[in-house]
Amino acid sequence: MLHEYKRKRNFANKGKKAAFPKPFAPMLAKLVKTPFTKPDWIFEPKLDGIRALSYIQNGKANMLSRRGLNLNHRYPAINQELADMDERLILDGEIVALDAEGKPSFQLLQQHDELSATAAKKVQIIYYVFDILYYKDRDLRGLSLNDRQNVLRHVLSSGESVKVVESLNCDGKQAFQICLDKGLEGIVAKYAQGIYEPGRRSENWLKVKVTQSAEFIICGYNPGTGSRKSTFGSLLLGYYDNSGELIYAGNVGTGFNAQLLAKLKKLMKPLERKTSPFKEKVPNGRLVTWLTPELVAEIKYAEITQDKKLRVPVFMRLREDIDLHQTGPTPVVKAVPATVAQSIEEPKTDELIRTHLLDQSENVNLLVAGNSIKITNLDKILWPGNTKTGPLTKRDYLLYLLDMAPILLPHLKDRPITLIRYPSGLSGQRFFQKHWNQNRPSFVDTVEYYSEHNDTDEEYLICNNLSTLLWFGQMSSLELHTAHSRVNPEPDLNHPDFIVFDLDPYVYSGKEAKGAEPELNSKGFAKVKKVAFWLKEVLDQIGIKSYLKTSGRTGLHIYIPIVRNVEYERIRAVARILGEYLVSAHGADITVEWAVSKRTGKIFFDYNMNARGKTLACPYSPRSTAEACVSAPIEWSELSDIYPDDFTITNMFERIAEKGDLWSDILDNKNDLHVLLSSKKMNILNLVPKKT
DNA sequence: GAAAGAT
DNA sequence: ATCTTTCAACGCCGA
DNA sequence: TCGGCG
Ligand SMILES: [Mn+2]
Ligand SMILES: [Mn+2]
Repeated sequence: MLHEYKRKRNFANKGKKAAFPKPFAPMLAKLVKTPFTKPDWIFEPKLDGIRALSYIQNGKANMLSRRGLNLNHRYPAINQELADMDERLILDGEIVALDAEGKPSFQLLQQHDELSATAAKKVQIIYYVFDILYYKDRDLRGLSLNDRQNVLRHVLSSGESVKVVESLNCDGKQAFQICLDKGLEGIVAKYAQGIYEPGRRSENWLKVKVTQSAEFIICGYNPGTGSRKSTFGSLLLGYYDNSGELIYAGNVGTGFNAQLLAKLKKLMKPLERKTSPFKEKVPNGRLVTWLTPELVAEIKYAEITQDKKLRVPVFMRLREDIDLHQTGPTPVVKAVPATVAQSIEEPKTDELIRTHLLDQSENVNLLVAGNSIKITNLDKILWPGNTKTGPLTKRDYLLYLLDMAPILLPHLKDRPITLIRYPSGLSGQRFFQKHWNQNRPSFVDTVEYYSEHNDTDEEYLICNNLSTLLWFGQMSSLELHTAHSRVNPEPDLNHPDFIVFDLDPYVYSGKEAKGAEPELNSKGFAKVKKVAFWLKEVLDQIGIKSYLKTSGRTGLHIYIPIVRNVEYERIRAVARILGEYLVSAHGADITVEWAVSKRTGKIFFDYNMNARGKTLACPYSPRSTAEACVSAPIEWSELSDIYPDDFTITNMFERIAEKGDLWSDILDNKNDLHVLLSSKKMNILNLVPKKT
């Protein structure tokens, strides 16, 4: 709908008085990797359709695509509405088809183009206008975007098929998050003071895409098999580089439905030829049916590989509005403009993540520190919980991780990690995971070291940031087990930060299936408390400060922080001597026996976890118990009064809010084992009877 | 749960 | 597009 | 060296 623009003083006479311009190319946006926030920038949703400039005068409208294709007849309703404005105008916008949910869908737009006039009426096609470049007798291209948008909003209001794009009224990161959630292609950031630069890919317009896509030329196809035997298996893609040479960009074999396969086959038939259009030799070119390079397709892809091929390409659609020489991968601007570096606030991004996790949708894309993390099945039940908590879902778990991250991450930092994954929840299959040899998200740190097991170097996962932590949560890693040594700082992974004691009750409840591990029971836990106090007694005598936590399952973990000047083997030997000493004093209640059958009724004093590559549930890790108990740091003075299921993912955060992290200073209170071993204080251990 | 393969 | 399949640790103990 | 073990 058109309005008379009355506030002449400010804007209407601001543009340059000029004759109605000849058609020009639209201003284009450069691609950047990460969303940003910066004053003086405006953020709009990136709409996925056909870009169109509309030239309106004398009661007629001319809609032209990027390539200059006339779109008037394809979109008659829009054309009519523009013509009815009966004003001299040039508008810039995107023609979009909306699906049932009101989401732009280029697939729908494409289908619409092929439908009969009557059938086409059922699809909602909208022209979203985001810029005005000429009004009455003025050329507005020299005005700032701010001024142009002021004119646009006064002149146009949204009608039936022509609507004005609303800027996203928030910062760039929020805008990007909103687009992720709504399934939009991305955002366009526009500098408010920038002029309109026809035909230029300007720094003043920056697009941030969820995934990248670009146009490529179909240059041949490989034969298909099975259901694809009658059409084709994959398409060979190419593009023209700056010197005009046709470059091979790899093959695309997914993204087609039966209808599209048939249509492409038909379109390709008349273009078939004997010779390759490429100058370069294409690998496995024997079976290829070559084509004269004429068909342009939009291809979505993850990235461009070193050898300039598309990685994970997916066919999106044919693009007849793109010129053959406008093809090829979209160059990515290395960084956002320098001024953006002074970006103001990094405000409450945690709060933003929280709101998205609390959103009722089952799947979301979280934006965490500039990383997009795909989260699925938020309502999947991971732990059955109890009558008080109800079932605990992935949503609950991710919220726990988000809340606990400031406390949890320092305990994970630089430590190789073992994930215990339960993709189908606690009752499903379980497996351990230390590596991720597929394509790893860029935010995940790893360390490479020699694995005796595989007799080669392997890459091990490390959790050094919130993105990684939430990614682990997404993958239903119900337990997080960390190594006792760190990658950083010096010296290395062979020198642990702790001597660890893993106390496991082998006191059976009687309800276990035969051969099963003992379940949590009060007798067993009472006994493990007793043993822990005996151990503390010895450590106190030597003058060693120790840290205590529940394992979260049935036992207790006791850690002695040490200066990193002793290797695992020595540590293990010391731990063993302590264990054997305790057995000599309390043989009825403590055992170091390896055979399970010999442990019955006793506490297994497991010194053997002191080894590189061995991991234990980290502080605050949930465990595979019905109620999602967590490994909870406790004060020695609390031990008499607690039980493992006092601490779960539903209440740990409250406890932290009250007591803080009882283990936060564990790395600041180290014992020097060298000094201790040479002091008389260790004499107590000489009481250990020598084994024969 | 993710990626690759089959139809 | 949808379904199916495969894969996802490791070091020490003691016989 | 290999199955048991956590
Ligand atoms: Mn244990
Ligand atoms: Mn154990």
